[in-house]
Amino acid sequence: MFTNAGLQCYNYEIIEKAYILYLRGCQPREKEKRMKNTEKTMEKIVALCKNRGFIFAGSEIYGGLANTWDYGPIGVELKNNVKRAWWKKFVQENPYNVGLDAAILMNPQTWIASGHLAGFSDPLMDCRECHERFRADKLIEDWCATSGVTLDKAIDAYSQAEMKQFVEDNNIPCPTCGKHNFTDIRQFNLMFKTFQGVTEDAKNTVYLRPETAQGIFTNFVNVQRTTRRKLPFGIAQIGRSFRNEITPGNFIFRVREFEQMELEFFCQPGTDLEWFEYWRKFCHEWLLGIGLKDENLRLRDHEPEELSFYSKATTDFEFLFPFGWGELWGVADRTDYDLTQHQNTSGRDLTYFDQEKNEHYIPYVIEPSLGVERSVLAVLCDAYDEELVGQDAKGRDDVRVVMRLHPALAPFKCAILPLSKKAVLTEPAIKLYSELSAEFMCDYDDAGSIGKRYRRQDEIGTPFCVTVDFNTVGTETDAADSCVTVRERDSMQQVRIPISEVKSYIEQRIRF
RNA sequence: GCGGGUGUAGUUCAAUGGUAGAACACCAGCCUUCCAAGCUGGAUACGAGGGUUCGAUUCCCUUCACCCGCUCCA
Repeated sequence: MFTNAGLQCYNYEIIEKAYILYLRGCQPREKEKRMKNTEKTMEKIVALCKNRGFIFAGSEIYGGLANTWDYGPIGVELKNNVKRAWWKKFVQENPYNVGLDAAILMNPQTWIASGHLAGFSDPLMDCRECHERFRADKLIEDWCATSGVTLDKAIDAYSQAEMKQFVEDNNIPCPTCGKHNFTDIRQFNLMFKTFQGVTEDAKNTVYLRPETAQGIFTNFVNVQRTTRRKLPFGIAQIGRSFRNEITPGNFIFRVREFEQMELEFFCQPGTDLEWFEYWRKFCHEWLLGIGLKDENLRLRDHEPEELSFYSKATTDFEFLFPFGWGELWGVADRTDYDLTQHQNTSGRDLTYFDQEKNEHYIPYVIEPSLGVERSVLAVLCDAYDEELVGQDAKGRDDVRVVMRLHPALAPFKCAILPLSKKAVLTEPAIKLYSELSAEFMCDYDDAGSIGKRYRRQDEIGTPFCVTVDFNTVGTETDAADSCVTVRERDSMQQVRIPISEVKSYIEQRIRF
């Protein structure tokens, strides 16, 4: 935007920064006007979700609760369909994997072993001058890197007090404003605490799980023994997790209560990188399979310094949301870290006995972990489409909003629309509705013009509309043809087929 | 949590220190026989709490929610 020749003599960086600052300061409305031509915006998608019953703001009648969202009648269908699609691909059809549903509340020892109690909290300090917030450990590391100082021990080994002391002793300046005036370090634990039993004392503190993975690790031996699985095999789970994120946001992208679809895949050490590749490809296939466009997906390998301390390799699948690229899926090589930790903490033997090699060892783990809400959001964003159909008599744009959802994910597979409200049409229409809804989710709508009803169904992504008209039932002059018109969402094409064939016609077209 | 911004029907926008209007959407009726039609009627809003005032949606304070940043993550 700063390619104008007349501006060449200026420092573009400064100009661009100024413009960004200017945009930041803009009111949402003003900003929206500026971005008027953008087809897809979060505002539009959030509004449609609210309007049509996909997703509502949580606890709305009490003024809301930050970043909680409730799934409405069609939102829950979509969400269930996404989960079902994952389960089908990862459990039902996959020869290696089995399912599990572990409890949300776990013995607190679990979180000591996993490192969540100690490591899942960040030592944060604020600059009193410019109000920026920093992680104390990162602040020290960055300062050491630039000033050439080496620490006498790893930064992780520093206590909070030591870190604070180090910052004070070395008069480390704020990276943003250059001044030195920090608050004390405050610990933010990202786990939700609650109490098991009716009294609130420290002895019965339990935590809402911050990830589903640990329920899989603690059941590794149970599942292996009861299913008589040999390596490699995987345990899949869909369940809720809770994290007290400091900054949630972007609609349902980052929330404090969320669902994960996780697979822990156990394999022989040394074969882990092979399997890592395998699951990376597998996950990619699945994302394309549910209809996400490849151009909106990218894979990003973590740099060595970005990797978690337990991980050998991590790849993120990112999706291009209207607000930018965001992580959808993390595929991580967790090595034998988790099982080793649990073995050490619990004192139980968590090794696997390999008959061929005649030896015991702790398997390596590949973990593809996907957020349900994020997948749903990606599906919604990807499917949202606006078509300029024409203009009305007053010259205003006529925009057709279509959710181009994969038919298998669509909340309703079909809508039954009698052409008129007359009983002669509504009676057979209701009969058809009850027949079809025995097989899949159907909607029924007899209010308004047929075109309007098509538009309503387009907005919620219904792939097929079935219209019952006067030819179906016959008139005084024409005999009944016992056929209905099936209108397809994406092509807007219509076919006339016998009522008796509607069910199989639709069933064939709503599979993956 | 910190800094900045914003709160009026479902949505987009008005007006006002003294009964808050419109458009689209929604519901009902009439009319309509395949892609937002038309006519008639209807329901629905000043985020919440407190203060100033004879009287507050409007001014002040608090709170809640949302948006944009910072830190974190699936």
